[in-house]
Amino acid sequence: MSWIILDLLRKNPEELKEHIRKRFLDPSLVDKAYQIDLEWRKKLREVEQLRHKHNEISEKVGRTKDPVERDRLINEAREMLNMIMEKEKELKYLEDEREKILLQLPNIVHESVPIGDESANKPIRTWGVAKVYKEDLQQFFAETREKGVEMRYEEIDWKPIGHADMLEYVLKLGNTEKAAEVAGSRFYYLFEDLVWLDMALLWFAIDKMTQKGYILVLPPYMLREKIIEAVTDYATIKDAIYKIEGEDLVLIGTAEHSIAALHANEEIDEDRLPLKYVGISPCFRKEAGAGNRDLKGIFRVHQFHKVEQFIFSLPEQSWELHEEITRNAEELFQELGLPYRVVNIASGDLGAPAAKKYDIEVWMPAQAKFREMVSSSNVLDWQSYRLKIRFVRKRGRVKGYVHTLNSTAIASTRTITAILENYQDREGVVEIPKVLRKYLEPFQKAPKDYIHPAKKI
RNA sequence: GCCGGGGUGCCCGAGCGGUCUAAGGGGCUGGCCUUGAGAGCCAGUGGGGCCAACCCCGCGCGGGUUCGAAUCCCGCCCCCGGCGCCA
Repeated sequence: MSWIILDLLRKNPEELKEHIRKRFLDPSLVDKAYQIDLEWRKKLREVEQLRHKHNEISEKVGRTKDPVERDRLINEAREMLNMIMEKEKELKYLEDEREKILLQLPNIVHESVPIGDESANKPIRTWGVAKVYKEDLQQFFAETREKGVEMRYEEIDWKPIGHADMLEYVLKLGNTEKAAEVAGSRFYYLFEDLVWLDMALLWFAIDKMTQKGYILVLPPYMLREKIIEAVTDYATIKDAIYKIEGEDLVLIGTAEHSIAALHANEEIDEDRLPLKYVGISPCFRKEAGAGNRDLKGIFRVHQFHKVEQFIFSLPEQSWELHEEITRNAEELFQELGLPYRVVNIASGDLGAPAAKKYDIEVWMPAQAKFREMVSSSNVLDWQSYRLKIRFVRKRGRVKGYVHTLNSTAIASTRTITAILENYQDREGVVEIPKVLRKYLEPFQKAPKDYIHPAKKI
């Protein structure tokens, strides 16, 4: 019953350092953690011995009838109390320091993760036929062939219009300028067909995932700050989280966090695992670290809808399940007909919670780039240790921390940008992926086959 | 938001200042028994000190009073009932 990182810290700190180095973080953190854990254990033993003696005296008081002897014992106990209090103060300090340092440690890095910064991100497979404008072929090859993976493509002799211009000026179904005026940049108004599309994408993902047996959940959109701290790292908190003024609540950046918290402080019998959930929620993100990237359009925004996969599993299941949730997401994009590559994210580009992460990146013909649509991570016991989520084995009632995994199924606005760029023709008409049709069919005013450019007035 | 009741181990439930610091039951796990199942019997079943012995901590969370707190006091969170307010 122990946390992978703490176990490694005590048994093999050098190996733990290797994991930190792979992320290009300072491995001296491990030395600090090791040292303070050692001191803490030593101090704990001291305090416990003193408390033991004190308990013995207190118990004797209860049994002693003679008032003189009784007073003597009470005084003795009282004196000990001062010493204990002092030692406890030292212990508390060490405990806090230890906790602070342990919680700073990022997850270990799986051996299959490429080592390096983001330039080492490794495409591992592709699907579909990318539409590549003739002048963008070099860029396309640089992102496929030259990174060791082949992808089919169709050369086109016209340059598609970028998604931002599509929605704002061609289709005229988005207004980010007005949204910026009243809410700020990275907000948007979407209208009509794009709203239907947003909804249809969510229904599509929910429909597919529930058919695979995932439990549908609509989680809290706000959480206590303590919970957020447990499920993610400082960088994410700082750059991504909106706080509610005057309340101990923050808006979620992803349903991942709410669903992770669903079993906080619980023990789960092993035969209930894996527990597979598919959640739907809005996501609120500050994008504070994004700088000027993707300021136009709706690729990187402060709010969007997302259908999320989340699994609680036994340790021995998690790597297989990581492949499963990645394949699930791939299936969705295959059915949507959006050409993509799967990228094994390099050690230096991993978030602290993830031991391994795949991104699914769709080819965007107007930008001549692959852009992230899905992020699929195996978090091992990094979150469950903090949230105290354990499994119980029948045999011997052995306990351990569950593993958690998460992956996007569909993020609405990003997927819309991918459809706008991949499904437009020369005239600016956007075809709606066939698979979405059944989710639009029930509604009279919803578009069924195409979204047309706004009529010129 | 106000008033009242309440939060005990995987679950139910007793204990309401000290005679093991959690009785008793259920469930679960292991063992014995049995051809097998069942019943029965025995043991284990909160966290930590790397393990054992042993010890410390633990009765929603955090403080306090006391030689000693599940038990008394304060603050917070949550649940139930009633009243109020409201999309």
